[in-house]
Amino acid sequence: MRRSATPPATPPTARQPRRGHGRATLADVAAAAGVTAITVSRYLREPQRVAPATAAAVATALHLTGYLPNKQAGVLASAAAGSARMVAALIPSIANSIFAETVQGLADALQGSGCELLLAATGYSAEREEEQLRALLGWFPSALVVTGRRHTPGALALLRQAQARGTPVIEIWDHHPEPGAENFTQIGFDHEQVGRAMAEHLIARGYRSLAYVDSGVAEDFRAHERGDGFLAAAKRRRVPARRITAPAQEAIEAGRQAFAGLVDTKGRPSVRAAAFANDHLACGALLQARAHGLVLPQDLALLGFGDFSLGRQLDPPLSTVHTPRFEIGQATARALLQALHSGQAAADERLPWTLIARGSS
Amino acid sequence: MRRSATPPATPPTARQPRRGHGRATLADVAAAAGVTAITVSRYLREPQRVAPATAAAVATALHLTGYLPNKQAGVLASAAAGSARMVAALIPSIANSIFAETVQGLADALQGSGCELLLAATGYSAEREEEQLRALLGWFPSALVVTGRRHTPGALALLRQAQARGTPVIEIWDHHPEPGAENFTQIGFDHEQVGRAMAEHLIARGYRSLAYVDSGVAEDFRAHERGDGFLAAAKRRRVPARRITAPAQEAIEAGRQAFAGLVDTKGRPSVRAAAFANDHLACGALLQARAHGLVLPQDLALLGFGDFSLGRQLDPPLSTVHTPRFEIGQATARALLQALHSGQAAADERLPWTLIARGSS
DNA sequence: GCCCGTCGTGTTACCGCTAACATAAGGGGA
DNA sequence: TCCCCTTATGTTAGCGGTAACACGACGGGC
Repeated sequence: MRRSATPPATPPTARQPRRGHGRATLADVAAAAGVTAITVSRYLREPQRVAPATAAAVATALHLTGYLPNKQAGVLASAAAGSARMVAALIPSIANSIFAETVQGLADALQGSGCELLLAATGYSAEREEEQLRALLGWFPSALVVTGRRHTPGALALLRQAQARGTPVIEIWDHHPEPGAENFTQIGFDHEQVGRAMAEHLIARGYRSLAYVDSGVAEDFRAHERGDGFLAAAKRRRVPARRITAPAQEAIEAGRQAFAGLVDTKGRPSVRAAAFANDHLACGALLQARAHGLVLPQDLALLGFGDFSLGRQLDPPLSTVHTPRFEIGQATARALLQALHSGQAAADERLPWTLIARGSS
Repeated sequence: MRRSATPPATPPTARQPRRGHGRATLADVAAAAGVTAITVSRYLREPQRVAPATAAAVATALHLTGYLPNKQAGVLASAAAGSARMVAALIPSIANSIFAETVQGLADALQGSGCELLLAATGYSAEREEEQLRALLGWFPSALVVTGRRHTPGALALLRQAQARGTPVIEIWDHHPEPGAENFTQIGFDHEQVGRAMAEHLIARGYRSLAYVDSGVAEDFRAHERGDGFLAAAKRRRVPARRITAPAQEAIEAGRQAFAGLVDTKGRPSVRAAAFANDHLACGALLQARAHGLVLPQDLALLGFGDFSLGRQLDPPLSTVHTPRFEIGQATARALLQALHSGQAAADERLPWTLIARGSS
């Protein structure tokens, strides 16, 4: 091909082409395979729709160029909601083993589905939840997982909007649908009911003076709700019960300190049995009780919540409530994959918990 | 404006316009504010570059429309690497409290920087790491965090490519640069050194016959390296030492079973002291030892690793190695934000650990 | 031989946003 | 008064992919 006599010479207003990320694009693969981009795109999404010979060429080209699809572009191009294949999850704390196991369940069950997990921790703050939610929504996640059913009005509006657009929204760890209102999908259990069961258990064992040691984390609504249930059940049975709140600090130590609230000035138990917002608190109290020479459960019965491995190893082993923490994550993943697939809202799930009576109650 | 006499009437080949997600876009906001999209975009990124009056109008319009930026589009448009403001992290297990705390540190320190966290668990499998890495790279994360320095050749190639394109890559939990090769940034500590210190500690206490109880997870390379260091130090001091491997199951139970490897057929200790790959194993062995009537540390000294809360509560409290697990996450976040900001590679960091001698050694 | 349907591939436009350049309006300094 | 520079905003093109439609080649029924 002969060059033009007057070389076109970059026009005076030649724009600087924007350089990409330096990674192979569909166009690069297409060029290597001698086809156009759309064919490669088709090969990747619906291989049966390209001719075998072409498919082979494309496959070679893909391998040759080391192509990795740009999901940002993919999501942008397919405007349909849910195409992002990314799940955003908001939990109070990652370090809290309870939620860590839930996230593990979620990640495990998501693995292989082509969904990635976008994770953020709120530190038990509703304001931070809203803030993080806003940030996460920028990625157009195909599903939203939030912890609990208490949200700021702003967060609630965002969640409702997302749901209205067809993004599944799942509230985990809680199962407490409000009768009148429209609820999001909830996967978890009823904490008030657990609280009631804890009281019933202690009453059934013959303890006639109770206490609930609540979490020092003011925003741990689920712990408070268990307390509500506990006190309500005690009241119905006409058994005296009171609520005390643990100090806000490292939980085992907080439990040690909370023990002081269960004894009188002479160090004698002022209640016959105590239930705790979590096993860490209960363990702290158990250790402190033993250090004060109390015999458990004769002098004082203790009942934890969560079934952490620690409690099983103490003497006496801690009675507690086993929670489906891993299962919540798994069920959530299943439910939202189902919802994404079917286009229908995910169904509520009430998961079972069990009260495990060990030596301390 | 007068309408044309012959109304254009949608041409015969009128295409169906693709509908968006149903969320307000920059164009919507711009229309509401009486400006164009680019002005709104500028207002959001460089507010001082738009006139005060315009800024006010845009602010109102933003509020009115409830605009949330589409980050996918933003990343796509600004081709520069690192613009994604999304960090991809790969850890062996989220449920393992060690890594959970690291992720918490990472998330905490990332919070407020405008970076989101994309998390995936590999289940200690290098193959799954590569697979997940491939998936995560599709999102063009602005930084990559991986655990440890062992990767499949494929994963290694991907990481190198990413780094070559200017994406910071940080290996966490390990600090063991290979002299010859080019390394990624490492933030962690030297596990062989910890193993040596564990042996030195036991030898200094006068124990002259040692064992290292290795993790039952075959891919827990860091635990194996601590074992290597342990045995090497013992050899140099001419103290007999052997390595045994715990069964692959729930760690406390595995520790209980591993105890059998530390005693002879009559139940008498066959070594004077044992170090463990982690505190869970050590706790299991401690409980089993006590159940067999051994007095610790006189009959048998035990040394854990990780400083889990459980160990502190046992009798005797478990000697262990405290690791900077939260700090690794924090330091990683700091380092990669710095790297993203400065454009230079992140610096290695060797974080301190401490051997805590409690009652069991 | 003609028509129509299917198959395989290409063309065009667009997702929502931003880089680069263009342009209009004002504001001094000579 | 002219010019140039700054400031505020707009225009154009493109990031990398995909939806919708177009089109040519082939094949079979009549």
